[in-house]
Amino acid sequence: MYSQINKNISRYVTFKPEELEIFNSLLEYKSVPKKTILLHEGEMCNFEAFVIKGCVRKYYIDANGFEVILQFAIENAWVSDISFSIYEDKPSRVYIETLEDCEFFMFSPDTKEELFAKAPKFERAFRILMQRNLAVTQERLFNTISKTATEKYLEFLDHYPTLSQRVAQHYIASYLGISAEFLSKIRTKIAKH
Amino acid sequence: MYSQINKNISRYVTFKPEELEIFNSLLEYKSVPKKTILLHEGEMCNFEAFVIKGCVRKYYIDANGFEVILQFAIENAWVSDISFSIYEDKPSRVYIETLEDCEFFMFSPDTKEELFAKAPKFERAFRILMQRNLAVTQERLFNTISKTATEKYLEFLDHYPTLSQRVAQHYIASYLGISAEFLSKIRTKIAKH
DNA sequence: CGCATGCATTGAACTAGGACAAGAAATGAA
DNA sequence: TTCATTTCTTGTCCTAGTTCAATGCATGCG
Repeated sequence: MYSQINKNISRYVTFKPEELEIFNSLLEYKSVPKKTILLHEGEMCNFEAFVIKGCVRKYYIDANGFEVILQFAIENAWVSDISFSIYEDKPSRVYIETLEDCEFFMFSPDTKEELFAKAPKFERAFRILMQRNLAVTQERLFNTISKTATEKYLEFLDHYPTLSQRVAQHYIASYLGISAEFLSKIRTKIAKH
Repeated sequence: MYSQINKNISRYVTFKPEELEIFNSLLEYKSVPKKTILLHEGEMCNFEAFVIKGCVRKYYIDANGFEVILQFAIENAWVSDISFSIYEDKPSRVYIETLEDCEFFMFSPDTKEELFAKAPKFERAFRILMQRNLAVTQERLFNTISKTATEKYLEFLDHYPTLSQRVAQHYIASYLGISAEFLSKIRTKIAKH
């Protein structure tokens, strides 16, 4: 049950069994059906979720009413609106929604503080997770500015090979920042290479 | 001398005077003339720099040979290629260059570890800095995807009012992800509102 | 089973922004 | 002060991607 998340959190920091026990005792398991919105715009995001199973999307709605997907999170990924809500005390501008039936381990800011108090080494692990998150976001910014839609799509396929089977095309278009119609045109052009 | 950086690091975590003394003793002061490249693509970024005075830009060169500016850092900002280089052990894809004569406090990864060992509370402060950095990058991604060039420019002026006086227009265009010519056209259109 | 709603595809007309070129203005070095 | 280099502006043409249909295709659901 805990092996996935323990492996994940131990990726850059090595923990003793008793530290992992403390960690595991603070996690809250949650099973959530598909199409459930875990976080609405305007709410405070009071969780960080580790995806044990399933797929979620994090998105916002722009000034013209368009959904823009910021992140897909599948097995072994973390999802939260940590950057805006927690510590900043600002309501979130994003939605987090399950796309499939999901299982999570959840963490509230309070239990996270409790964890840091009981086992300070986790502060470091979460800093490194944050850093990786930043690297991914920066990479995405890089791609968004510098690549054509076709390049972005090919890179997406390369980077998330399973996701294109699991989620609807128009979600992928939204993630890539292009219209669903244009993605369709790109796909037909690629198909007849 | 240290008041600026101490104020900055104390923004979200409160430190005792002796902790700040340890911190300050580990900082390396550096004065650098304008147009100096502090980090080249392909190098390991082995510093985090706090800008005491001056202005730097962080940029990469895309597949078509275009410079794209990721960040301007002015007084009281941190700059580094922390996300890619440090901990990931990958050579950097970015350049960091001074645009004005600059003064910095520098930090190597090793002295940072030393700091965390001597005063663990800094681990927390740096995690929160990282988090804010992530928030800014996410906001920038948000804007890049969802806003028109004019909107991005107006928001830039609003957000960095002094910067448009300090740096060349074509750098701002590069930061906004648009051509210098198009920025010029936007400016004339705005001028005759 | 049939129906409705959402999803993907295709085409035609449109637009934001880019590429290129050439001149004007500003900056800076000797 | 002069000359050179960089920066900014303006115009023309061009293209990647959008918008708005219309149509066929899957689905899930009573």
